[in-house]
Amino acid sequence: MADQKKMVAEITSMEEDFTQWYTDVCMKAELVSYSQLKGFMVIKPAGYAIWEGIQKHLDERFKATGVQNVYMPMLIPESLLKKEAELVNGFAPEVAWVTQGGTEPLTERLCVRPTSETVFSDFFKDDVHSWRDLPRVYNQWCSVVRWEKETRPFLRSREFLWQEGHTIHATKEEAEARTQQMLDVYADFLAEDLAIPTIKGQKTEKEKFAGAEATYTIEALMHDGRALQSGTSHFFGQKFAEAYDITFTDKNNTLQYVWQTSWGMTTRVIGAMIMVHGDNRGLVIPPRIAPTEVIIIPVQQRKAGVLEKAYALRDQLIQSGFRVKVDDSDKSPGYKFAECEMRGVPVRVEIGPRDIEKGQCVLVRRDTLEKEECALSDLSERIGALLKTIQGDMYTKAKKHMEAHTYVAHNAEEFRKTFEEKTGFVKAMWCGDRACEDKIKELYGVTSRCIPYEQEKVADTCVCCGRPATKMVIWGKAY
RNA sequence: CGAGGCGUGGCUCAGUUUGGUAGAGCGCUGCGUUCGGGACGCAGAGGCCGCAAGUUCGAAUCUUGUCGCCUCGACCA
Repeated sequence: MADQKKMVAEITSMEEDFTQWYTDVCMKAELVSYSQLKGFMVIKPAGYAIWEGIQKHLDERFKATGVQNVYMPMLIPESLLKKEAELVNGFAPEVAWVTQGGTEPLTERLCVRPTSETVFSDFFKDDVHSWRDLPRVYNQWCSVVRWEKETRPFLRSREFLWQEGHTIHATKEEAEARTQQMLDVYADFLAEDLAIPTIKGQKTEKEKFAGAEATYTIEALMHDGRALQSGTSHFFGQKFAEAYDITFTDKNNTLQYVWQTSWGMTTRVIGAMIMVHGDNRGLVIPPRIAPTEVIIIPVQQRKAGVLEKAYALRDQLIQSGFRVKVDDSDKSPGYKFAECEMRGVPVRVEIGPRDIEKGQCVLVRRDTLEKEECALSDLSERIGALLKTIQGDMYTKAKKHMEAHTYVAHNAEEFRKTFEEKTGFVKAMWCGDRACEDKIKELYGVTSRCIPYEQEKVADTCVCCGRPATKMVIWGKAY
C-alpha cells in the first residue's frame, strides 16, 4: 500500500500525535497560515468560508430572537476600562495598549478591546433614559485582542474573530431569560449546524467570567477526550449598570439600574469542528456549514463530453440549491480524491466515460467514505437526501463518542483512577468549595467544566474533601 | 512566564563536529504523454543559510546577543 504511506506522511495520524494532527489539518487543508506576528493568524479562503457559514447561521438565529447588529470602537480609553474593577483585574494580564498616535505620544493610553462590556456600557448610559427604550439587544461581529502566552490556530490566538452580544433589560427576570435563551441558541447551533453535541451548564465561581454574576457555558468533547468551551452567556446583574451608571426611569417614574447580559462565540468553534469530526484523511465538514457541499471530479476529463457532462451536472445541482464545484484542474483523479477528502467536502461525485455510457455517476460520502452508484436522473434528489443523512450521522457519531467518553466517579479513588487512565468528561460530586477545585486542578490537571443543568446525584459526598455535596460537576482536561 | 526542541528556496530536510563561498526530495513554471485512489518525461525558475555584532585572509559552519516558531506546563474564548 504505497499510496497509504504517502498519505500518512502528509498528515500525522491522530492516534500518533493528536496535537500535530490538528496542526497538520489546519495547514494542509489551507485553513490558516502563520503570519509574522505570533498569535495573529492569516485565515485563508477555505478557513474564512467556514467562518462565513458560521456567521450566516448564527446571525439568522440571533435575528430571529430580535438581535440588532452594531459596531463599537476597537480602542478603549484606560479610564473607561478601569470603571469596573473585576473586569480590569481579569483582563489586565492580557491587554494590548496603544500609546502613540502618529508621531505624538498619547496623553492617555488606549486598550485594544479584549471584550466590549465597557464600551457598550458607556454607550448605553446616554442612549437609554426610559423604560420605553428597553430592552436593547445588540450584537457586534468583530475581532478582539488578548495577549495569550501560547497560541494555536483557532483554539487560542492573540487576535480572534467573534461575535459579542450585549443586552440591557428593565427587569432581572428578562435579563436572566435572555442569558438562557442565547445559551440555547448556541447549543442548538452547535447541534444542528456543526453537528456537535454539548453539555449546558453553569460555570463555578472560579471559572466564571470576570465581572459576571453568573456564567453559563456549552462544553464540547473533542476526539482526544479533551474539553472545549464552545460558547458562553453571562448574566451581569446590575454590576456594570452601577459602575457605568446605566439608569432608566421606570413606569413609576423611579430611577432604576438596568439588568445586563453578554454572550459570545468565536472562531474557536472551527477548532471544535475540526477536532470533533476530522479523521486521518483530514477535515470532515458538516454539510450545513460546508462552503462546498458537493465536488464533482471528472475522470478522463480530456475524453470528449466528460467535462461538459461535469459542468452540466454542476449547473443542474446549483439549480437545485446545492453549493457545488467541479475540480477541472489537470491533476490525476487519485490526487483530486485525496485532496477533497483533506478539505472535508461532504459529498464527492465521480463522473467518467463509463458512467456517462450507463447514465450514472459514483457518489462518495466524506464521513464514512462509502461509495454508491446513482442514476443521473435521480442525482439532485439523492444528493439532497445524502447530505441530510450525513449531517445527522455526524451528530449521532459525535454524541456516541461523547457518551462513551463520559465517566462517573463516585469517590476520590474512582476519580483519581479515571483521570489516570482516561481522558474525557467525568461526572462527580462537589461540595462547592473553591479549595477543592484548586486541589483537583493541582492533582490531576483537570478543571470543572460546568455544573450541568441536567443534574444526577452520583454520590452524597465531594470527590475531593468527602464533605456532603449536592452539586454534580463535569470535570475534564480543557483546551 | 518556566522547561525542552528548532530556525538553510513555498514545504521536509542534508551540510555545522573538522570554517573554503550551498545541495536533495516534494512543490512551482513551460511543453508533451497520461487520467476509475495521491501519474510520467524533458526543460526551467527560485536561497544575502532568522537577524545583528564579533573572531578570521575567509563564516550556513565558531563566539555573543537578539528575534521567531514548535511541544509541554501555568493563564485564557
